[in-house]
Amino acid sequence: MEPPASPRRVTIVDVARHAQVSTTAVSKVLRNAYGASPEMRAKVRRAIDELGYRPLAAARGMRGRTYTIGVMLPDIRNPFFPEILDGITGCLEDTDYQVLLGPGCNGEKEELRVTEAMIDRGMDGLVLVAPVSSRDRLDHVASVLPTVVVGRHGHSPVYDTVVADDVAGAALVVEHLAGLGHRRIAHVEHHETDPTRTAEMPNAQRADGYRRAMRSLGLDAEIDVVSTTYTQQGGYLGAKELLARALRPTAVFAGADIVAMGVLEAVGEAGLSVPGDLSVVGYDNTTFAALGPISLTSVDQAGREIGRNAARLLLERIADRGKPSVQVKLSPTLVERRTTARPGA
Amino acid sequence: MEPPASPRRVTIVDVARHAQVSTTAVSKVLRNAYGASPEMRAKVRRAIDELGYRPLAAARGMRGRTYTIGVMLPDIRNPFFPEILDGITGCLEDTDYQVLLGPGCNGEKEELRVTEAMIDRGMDGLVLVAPVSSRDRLDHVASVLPTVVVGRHGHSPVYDTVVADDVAGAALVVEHLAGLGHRRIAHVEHHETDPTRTAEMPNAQRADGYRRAMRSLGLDAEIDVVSTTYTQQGGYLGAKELLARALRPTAVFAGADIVAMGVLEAVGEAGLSVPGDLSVVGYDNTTFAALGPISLTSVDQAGREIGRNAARLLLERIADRGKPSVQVKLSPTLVERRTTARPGA
DNA sequence: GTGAAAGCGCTAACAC
DNA sequence: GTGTTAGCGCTTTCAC
Repeated sequence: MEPPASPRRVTIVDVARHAQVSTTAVSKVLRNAYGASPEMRAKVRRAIDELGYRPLAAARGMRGRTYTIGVMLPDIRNPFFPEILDGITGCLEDTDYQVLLGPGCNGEKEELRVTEAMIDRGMDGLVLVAPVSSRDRLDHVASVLPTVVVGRHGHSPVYDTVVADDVAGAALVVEHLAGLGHRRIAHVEHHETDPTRTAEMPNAQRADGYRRAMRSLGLDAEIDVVSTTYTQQGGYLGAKELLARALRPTAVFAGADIVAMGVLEAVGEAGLSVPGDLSVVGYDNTTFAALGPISLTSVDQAGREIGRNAARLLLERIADRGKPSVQVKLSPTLVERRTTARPGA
Repeated sequence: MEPPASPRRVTIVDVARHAQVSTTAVSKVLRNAYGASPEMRAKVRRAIDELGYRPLAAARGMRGRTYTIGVMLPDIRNPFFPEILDGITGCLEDTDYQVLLGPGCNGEKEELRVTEAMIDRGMDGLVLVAPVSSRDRLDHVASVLPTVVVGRHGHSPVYDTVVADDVAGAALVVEHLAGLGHRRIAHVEHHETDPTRTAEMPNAQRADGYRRAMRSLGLDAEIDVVSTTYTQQGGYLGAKELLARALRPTAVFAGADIVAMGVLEAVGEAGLSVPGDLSVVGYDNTTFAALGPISLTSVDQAGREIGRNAARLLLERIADRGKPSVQVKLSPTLVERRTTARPGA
């Protein structure tokens, strides 16, 4: 005989009866709220343990909070995002909050679905990582729920932001390469079509940072940008184009590690060697940049730190929805590996 | 002036009033339940659109379902899991169900926390991917909530399972290598310490499949297994050990792609070439196996198909909790790339 | 086919 | 400091 379907969940009423107190008392203990004596707390705690009681988030959510934080990651496949997530969960693990993630979103439509789903499920707050939705949409979400936006430049009075300084990151790359003696340093960028959003996206900031850094080193004439997408395929095609130039670049700054993978493939096919014939730099310092056979020089964005900040700001905003919005900008660092060297080395 | 905090959500009562019907009617339309005329449905639908109404999952959950499916992934960093997730969401996107993920779990304690959180949040069903919890715990979870376990061998009357045939996958690898002329084929395995769980885990099945395949090819004497962990570091150390043998193997079957990465690194350090001196095969056919500079021969588990099956079984179980449990076993395929060749080629 | 009304488990006023 | 009680937004009997 199977045990007859779930034998009714233990509720706050059971706990109250068992502890011989009111449900209010139990509720107060659960929320660490003011107005319960130490003896009462002890009694209630014991009853909770003895009965194995756990509060039902849905029921709590109907009056108060659900103690749930929603995190939206654009692409679970991008190995940079888990770092951010670790930072968030690490910051939250000693609280009563639980993190739940939306499944991969790769467009505005999916983002809409996921953010709505999270609002409908009574999340207490949201962390949106590199969202592509319009500013209006972000403002709307943030007006409904405490929200922190990660990895997107641009301010808003209703939500906080945490970003890495992409302009500085690009400058690190250019300076590193120039320091090795490179002059013909090309950049493979992700081309954004939407003009209103463009300036807020990291890829645009990286391209901008590249141009600025080249100029300030007096390399204006060597600026060479190929527009593709942040994919392996994009990097492959971009590199093909660069390698076909009459005067080949001696170094390539790929806007993302995955792009660098495509670049490396194209270089290999062309029978050239890295870093002998061409130095290659990526961005994000993802897991595979560190893989032995690849060993890619890359920019590290301190994802953990980004996540930690996002979680902290979110808790602060949940505590005080009216507080002025905060913008945090973190400095990236360069991780030198085996894909960069002196030109012709 | 800021707009005064959220101007109260539209509820079922508002919709009922606007459509001039009862709340019962609205509820029926929402759930596509029996007992509402076509005209009534139309009226209600229109009111819902006009008011921009969306049901609150928490409130629905108090009486009925939350229309939320929880998915637990052990490690978001493993690029194999997104495939499964895609299969799940793909199967569910035309339903009213929404998928939410637990954040990365890397141990029994975290799994406990996440599964409890999901139960407490009123999930309608759970998909547990490669859980490490005890059988008792899995049985308990499944007794509370419709559950499908993915990537773990072993049956249960209370939950359904979906697995790839790891024994067959290992055989594919051995046969491929033997077909190329290899005889000294070594295996780098992940060593499981818990004896009760061991047989259910994919790593054990792969090692077992390796041994069986070697034997059935008459290569009993060449069986050579190194025990480490499914990490890059594990692969690196395992390969070091293998390369130090008096009679080196000519091929290595790494139990996971990430292990193969470590093997490749060790081989490179030893000044040997792949596949010239050593053929290497991975498992999972992850994103980086396909990366140009790596191009790793690997076993593909058809993650999408696994996910699709899991979602289908879960929906069936939600519809009928009493139905007998089902075990689905899918056949993997081998993807040949550039890390395998004839010995000494 | 339709609607009134009773709860689901919890929190928050408000009495005591 | 403690308990009583009225809902939160929805689903679900059960009358009509």
